[in-house]
Amino acid sequence: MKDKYYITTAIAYTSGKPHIGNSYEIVLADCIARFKRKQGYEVFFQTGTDEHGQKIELKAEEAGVTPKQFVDEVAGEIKSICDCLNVSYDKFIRTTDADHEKQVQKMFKKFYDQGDIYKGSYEGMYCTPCESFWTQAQLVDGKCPDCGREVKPAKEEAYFFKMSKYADKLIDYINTHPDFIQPVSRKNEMMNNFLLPGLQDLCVSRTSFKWGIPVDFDDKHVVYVWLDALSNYITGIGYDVDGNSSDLYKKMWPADLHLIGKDIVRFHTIYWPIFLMALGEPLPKQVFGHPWLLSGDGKMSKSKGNVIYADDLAAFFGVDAVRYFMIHEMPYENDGSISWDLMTERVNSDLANVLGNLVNRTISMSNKYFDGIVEDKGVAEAVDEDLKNVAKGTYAKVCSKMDELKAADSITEIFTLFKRCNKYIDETEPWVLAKDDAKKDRLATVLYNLTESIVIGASLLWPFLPATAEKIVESLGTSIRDYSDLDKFGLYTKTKVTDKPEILFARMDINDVYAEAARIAEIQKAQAGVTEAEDDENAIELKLKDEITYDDFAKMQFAVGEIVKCEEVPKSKKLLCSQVKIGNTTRQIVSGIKQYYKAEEMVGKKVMVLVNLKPATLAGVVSEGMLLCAEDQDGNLALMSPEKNMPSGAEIC
RNA sequence: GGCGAGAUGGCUCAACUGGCUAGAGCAUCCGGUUCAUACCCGGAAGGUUGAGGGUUCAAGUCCCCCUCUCGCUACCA
Repeated sequence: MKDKYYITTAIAYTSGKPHIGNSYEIVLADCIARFKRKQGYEVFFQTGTDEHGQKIELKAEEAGVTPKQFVDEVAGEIKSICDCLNVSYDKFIRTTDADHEKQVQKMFKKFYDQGDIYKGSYEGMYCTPCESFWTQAQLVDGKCPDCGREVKPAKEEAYFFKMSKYADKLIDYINTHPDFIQPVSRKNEMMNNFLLPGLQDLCVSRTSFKWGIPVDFDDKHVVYVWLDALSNYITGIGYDVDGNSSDLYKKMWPADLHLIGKDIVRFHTIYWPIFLMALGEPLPKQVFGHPWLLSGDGKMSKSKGNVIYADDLAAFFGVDAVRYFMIHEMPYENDGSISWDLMTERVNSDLANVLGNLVNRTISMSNKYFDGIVEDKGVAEAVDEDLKNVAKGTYAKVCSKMDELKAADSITEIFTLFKRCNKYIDETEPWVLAKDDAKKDRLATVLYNLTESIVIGASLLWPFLPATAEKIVESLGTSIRDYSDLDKFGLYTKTKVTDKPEILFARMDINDVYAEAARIAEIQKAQAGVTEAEDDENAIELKLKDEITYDDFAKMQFAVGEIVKCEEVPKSKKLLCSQVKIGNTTRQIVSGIKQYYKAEEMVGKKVMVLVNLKPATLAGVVSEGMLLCAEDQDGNLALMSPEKNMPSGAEIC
């Protein structure tokens, strides 16, 4: 009986169209899934969308549609990118699916009933600036263990999951399963930063918005993101809390691989395993936090016009060229980079020159010398042996690389075979053989060996570039070979190849590429212009806090301050310490703005200061107030200055 | 600040527990070839392996220190 293999990707948040960095994961997962299927595994490949949350609720409101209408639209867009990239998922789950929602509610109830989830009812233990709840035991001298400040009553009633209860068990699991977290550097981060210092309880419900799965026994609350989103991996294959799980679930769980981005490793290797422990279900075998594919020329942004979308690239270069690039360029542990130059280089050098030209010249020779009939006449020579050995040995090499999830190395192995084929042509010189009638049979064997090698290579290539692989074998009059036969040579039977070989990958002129990049940049910039005027996916959504009274406001006192001196705070990455003249006094204020302002350029600025804030000590330095800044989505900061020149000490009211 | 990773030819990366003239791809230059998408094949050049010190018969590989980069985390009044 065949082994099963259950692979998942993270589910995409339905707040907007994902760029190429987010499409990498799904393509890598697809390559692995396709490869495993060819190896004979019974594969189940799940992806999907994460559709709840306040952000979506707000966006829908802005768009004047219901949240459901909004996510239907975006989920459709995400699904179409998957389909465009030829992703062979077995299930596309949406967290708004009724069966998912039902099971999440049941999980929540089960956790509550067994005491893993408790209602946050403690007063005076919420640290507002840290946005963290603390238990009595965690407090240090009755204060926030993080910042040492006073903790206050919780503003929002919420349910919490007792993570600490399972922490030891999880630490033990991670230590006894060295392959669980990949790459291993992530394991150290999780251990050192979260598990060993003591795991904090996780907030698993919200009352501040409605667009979520309702807690069925307390309808003020909706289930907060992680419990909802993570459980898709089991609800999608038919898990049932009450023990009536599907056959698919019984067969497929635990997952063999959760493929995720490195930013959410923490949730998949700490919270998710603990939820599973609480359910009494086995833990996934492996979580791989892959690196990012980043734009070569800085951070992608629409206003710069350098956001790269998979479908734009696919429309210009072709789907398989994009898949090839993503897989080839992505290293295992560090971020990879993508640019139009790099993309062009890969297409021309590897796909057009090495692969495309190889197939083309081989088919052309078969047509020219044998009217397209490829047949082994049995005239072997010593020079054939090396080609045959490489062809027969490639499968094993690719297997071992794929087992380590090193898709880039796998595809390189396959191209080593294609390069060997090109060399074989040079070694055997078919055009010379063709001039001598006595060598006709030898020529036939040479072309047979080439064709056979290409069939093997194309079969191996199929998981990565499915459409291209199929085109190749089809043009050779055959089909993708069984993987159990990939270590054999000589299975190709006498066949007629296509009359006219198709150009698999056209060489790209770099100037045409630049023109296309410029065209797309213009479109994006134009869209970004609209974005600012109206509301679009790039618009910042302000999360509204609780309403305050005028009295609340009046408690705060703001004034214009002039920075007379500023220096970096030693031992701190982000802090600048400024001496700020406010009227006839000067006070010291520490601010976390080092990344955006140099100490020298601070001097002389007039800024808005919150003056009656209780002094605090930061990194050992006393701070007596706060410089006010505007902050955008990416964390960029800008100091607030009076729009006309005003004297320092002028009150802002 | 805490923990961790890394710094190798123009570019992207290799080199298991220290061991033969530090490898490969791309780019460059030279040569060969013509079946093919001006392609393919071969060859060459290019590195005092971030700086310095140490251990050893032998170090990119181990130890110390320095510089820089990066990840996670804390802090960001």
